[in-house]
Amino acid sequence: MPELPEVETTIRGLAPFLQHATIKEVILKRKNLRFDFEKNFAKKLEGQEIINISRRAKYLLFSLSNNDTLISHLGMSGSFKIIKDFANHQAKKHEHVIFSLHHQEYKNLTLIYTDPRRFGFMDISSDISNNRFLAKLGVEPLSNHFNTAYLVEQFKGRNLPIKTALLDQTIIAGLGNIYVCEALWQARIHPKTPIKSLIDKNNKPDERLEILVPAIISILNQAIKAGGSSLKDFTNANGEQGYFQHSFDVYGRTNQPCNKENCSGIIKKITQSGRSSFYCDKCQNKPVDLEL
DNA sequence: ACTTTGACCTGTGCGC
DNA sequence: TGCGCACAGGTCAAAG
Repeated sequence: MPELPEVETTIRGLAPFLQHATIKEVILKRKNLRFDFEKNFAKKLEGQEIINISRRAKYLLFSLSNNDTLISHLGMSGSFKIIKDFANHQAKKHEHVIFSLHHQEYKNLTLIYTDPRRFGFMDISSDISNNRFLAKLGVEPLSNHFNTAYLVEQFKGRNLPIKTALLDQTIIAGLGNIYVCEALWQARIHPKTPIKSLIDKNNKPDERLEILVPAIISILNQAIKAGGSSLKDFTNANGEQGYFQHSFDVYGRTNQPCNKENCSGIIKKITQSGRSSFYCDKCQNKPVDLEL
């Protein structure tokens, strides 16, 4: 479910409750999510103060007072919620991890991790730069390391459809299916376009790549902004985190008209490397020399 | 080394 | 209404 903006929104929502809270007890309702929890998972966390929480790609990072980091990925369906009155909390299905916290201002808080599909996972690392999940991630799209020169560097000598390349977390860390579809639509690039056709012989980026980079940045920033405004109730009774339902320009809009001004195209849906791609059959130029 | 495919799970919504 | 099937916003590991 969550892509970079949803994870960023989660971090911002949790931060006021978790920063400087102490983990009193961790209860695992099952032995695994996507992977088994490591031995002594709960013990390693109990007694630690959460110094800071931050995001890397789609991972949440909880920095602890002993310099360990609790790393959490939400998979497709994971979410966190904060409960202020756990005594009266009705346990729901798929609540897999319960963190009992003490917070100076809010006193007793409970952080609950819910994940129906259990594609999420958690890991504790003493050295995040060498962590198996984090070490090979590519650039943050909202950092200034992300630019067309970087993409050229990454793309040259390889051949993938642009859609696949943008989903590759070792190239750009944090993009997911929705925002990739949206960004390609904005830049008018067909999702099947081979990346080598976006770079010329002299390693000069095609002008569509020059459009794509700012498109990605602005889409992510808009989504974070929208998420922030839907975040008011992080601790409400249902505790549900309420991922904002944007209206997207292409994602999920099969057979509907293209939203680009003066475009009479229709949104099509295709499958690429097992995932759905949505694109406008008119304004997202069909790659030359490619059977579609 | 690069690219593709399969696997991991449950819930939901659609057609019949 | 019930059933079966396709599909869902992710990523790792194994196979090509």
